[in-house]
Amino acid sequence: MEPYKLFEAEHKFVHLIWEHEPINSTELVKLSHDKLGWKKSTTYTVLRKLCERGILRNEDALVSAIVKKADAQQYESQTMIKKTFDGSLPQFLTAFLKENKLTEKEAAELKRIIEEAAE
Amino acid sequence: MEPYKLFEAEHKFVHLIWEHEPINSTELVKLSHDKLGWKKSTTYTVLRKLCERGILRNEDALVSAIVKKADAQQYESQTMIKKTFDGSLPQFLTAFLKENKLTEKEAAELKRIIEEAAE
DNA sequence: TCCTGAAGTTTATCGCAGTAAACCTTATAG
DNA sequence: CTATAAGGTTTACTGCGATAAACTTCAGGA
Repeated sequence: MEPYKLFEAEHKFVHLIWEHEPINSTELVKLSHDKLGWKKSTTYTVLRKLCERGILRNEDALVSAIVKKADAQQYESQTMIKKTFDGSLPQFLTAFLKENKLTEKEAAELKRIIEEAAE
Repeated sequence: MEPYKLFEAEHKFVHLIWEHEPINSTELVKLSHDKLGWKKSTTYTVLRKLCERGILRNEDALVSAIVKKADAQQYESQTMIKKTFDGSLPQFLTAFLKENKLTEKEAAELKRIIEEAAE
């Protein structure tokens, strides 16, 4: 399995952990119950699988992420653009902005981000 | 089911059709066999489901798309950004560009696209 | 009249993601 | 000692997406 590929349930779970890490595993069971409606065993099953894949770690009942949020996001955005937009960022942006107009301020911020990635 | 949501297999299939529409259904069976390795019945099963959901149409053995590519792309990009980036385009761009540097020319094109969406 | 190929449906199998019940082990408060 | 809670694992069911085998219907050529 590709390292960063997350299934839907895993995705929600990992996002939850990024928001709360490091977190005690019993706390995590409570949190998953509240936010995702999961039973204890579900939490531990998903947790273990993600640990086996090197995405999370659980040491002495303290859970944290090995894969950093930014890296996983990078992977996901890249994968999506490849799959849906032929790998073309301009094609993506065009599609996305078609129904999402920008304020001047937002536009300026985006342009700054682009300039920083240029050359 | 949300109208534009496509599963993996459907996704590939619809992309194939966008590239070839309008296309005779028997031709499509051949095409799906060549490009996706599908049997005839698989093609017809997937086709029918997508027709029922109003995404494709099959009239007198002529298959075409009801949902336009640009709209489906827009939906997908939006959904992904909501799910993975909290709905934030800047967050998305930052992540994507972290490992993807741009030439001056590409940067200029992106800025143009952004300016067109501002106003 | 029979055959063939186009066009499509009915019905099923199968693997996997999602979810959890039931069980286990160890530490420790009473 | 012993009941309880923390911190898990083992095992399994279930629904659904992916895929297809087998059947049906009908038009048109030999």
